[in-house]
Amino acid sequence: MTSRDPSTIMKFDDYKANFPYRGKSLYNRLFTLHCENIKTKKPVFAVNNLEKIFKATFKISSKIGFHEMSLRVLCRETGLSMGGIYSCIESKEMIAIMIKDIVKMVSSEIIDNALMHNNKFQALETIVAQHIFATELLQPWFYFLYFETRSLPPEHQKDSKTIELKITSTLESILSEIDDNDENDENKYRFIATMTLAMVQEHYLKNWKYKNSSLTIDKYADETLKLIYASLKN
Amino acid sequence: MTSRDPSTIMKFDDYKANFPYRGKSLYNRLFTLHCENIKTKKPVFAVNNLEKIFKATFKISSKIGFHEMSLRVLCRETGLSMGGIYSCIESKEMIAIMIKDIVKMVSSEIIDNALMHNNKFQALETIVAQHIFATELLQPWFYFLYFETRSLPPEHQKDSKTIELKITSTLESILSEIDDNDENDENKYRFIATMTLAMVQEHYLKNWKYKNSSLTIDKYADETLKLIYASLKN
DNA sequence: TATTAAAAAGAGCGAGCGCTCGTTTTTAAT
DNA sequence: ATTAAAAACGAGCGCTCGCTCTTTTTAATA
Repeated sequence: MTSRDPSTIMKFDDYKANFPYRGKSLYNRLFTLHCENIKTKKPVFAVNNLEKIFKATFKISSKIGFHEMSLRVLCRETGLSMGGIYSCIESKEMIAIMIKDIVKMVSSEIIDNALMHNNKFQALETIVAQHIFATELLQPWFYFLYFETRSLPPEHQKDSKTIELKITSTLESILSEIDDNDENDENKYRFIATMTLAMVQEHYLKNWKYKNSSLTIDKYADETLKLIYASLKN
Repeated sequence: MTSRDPSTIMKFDDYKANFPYRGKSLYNRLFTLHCENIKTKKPVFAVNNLEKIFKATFKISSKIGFHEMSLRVLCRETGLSMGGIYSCIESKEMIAIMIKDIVKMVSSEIIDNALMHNNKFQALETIVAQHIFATELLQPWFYFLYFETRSLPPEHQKDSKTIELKITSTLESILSEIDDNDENDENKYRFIATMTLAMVQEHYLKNWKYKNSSLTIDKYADETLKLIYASLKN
């Protein structure tokens, strides 16, 4: 391990400022992706209702699970009628698939961002920090996918698992390129890559721990990176 | 950090040999705990059917979730009839509560085992290693509780969260007693304790990664402990 | 203001749910 | 072999589910 310049690491606020999946534009993108299967034709109506539907879905299913969430309860929470909901979505199942697709897009972009760096230290810090930042900004989406992957149709389940696999294998190869400690081997890199993802997931799966904590998100990213470097040193 | 004797750490096979929650005796214990609410009076019948019911529950609900598992499918998988199942359990919900109770008992025992050691290094290694070993031996039980806590009635949900809290707070206090690095503070111990639990959970939540891996369970426990010590050193 | 196309509404459908209970089968002591 | 108690059975109950479809409301344009 030759050098690491901690000043180059991106801060949460910088990432947030340029994050394209926020507010109405996120639901706009969702509408554009699925407009063929959405009966509501005017974007302004569809986008508004999609926002209501997804926010309510996250609220209800984070407490009791997606399958236990009935569409009648979803009607009450969104303020829409059954027909109103069904003119904006294809089926209940499709809500889960749409969430998976957003998570997949965001995750792929993070990997691409990391691999753009020639400096592998920057690549490592990009993939770790941006992953933590993105899962914070889209916490309900990542949380949902983690717990509801099992209720997706098989081909989409596979898709969901591939996301995770791509991140750990990218991490693994970056680690092996960075490290010059002869004691470490492939298994060690795989172990650290796996633990890194586990730490990122810890943050978005149990985010109630961190909501009012003195451990800021920037600090969390930094501590995670420190743990990775400490672990490489043995 | 003064001294650490790695020879004192317990091995998986030793733990397994004395583990009291295995095979028929586990279901016997379950019957004893709940016999008041079980219509089947003769232990030999009840214990046999409980084993079938729980094994089938783990098999089905690990794939599709507990709520999505219908009792008709459970009948097919167990080979029992609806009536046969309902003479051994109170309700579908009670299956989940019984699983939580077992996990609670085992977790409490591990904490007690750890706190029995005056040597705090041994306490740390006991709580980490035994936790990893127990979650391996009862993997379906711990996995189930992690994913299905949300479908428990509120008071039992609380119970489930308390288990996790007790483990991390015990870990935290052990770490603070071990460590003599002035740079570390309470927040650091909390962070490491949290990450330790995340690593234990990684192992039983994604155990398909490790089933046919060269990373044995003893090695996993050892690597986890090494990561903790590396992290304390900064 | 009248027209009309889109959006919202919500009663109703068939399917499948957890669970019960009257009946049949098995068990084991005599 | 008899018998009574226990265990196993499974059709059927009341209910809720995801989803559809006809009707009503909304709002932009002529």
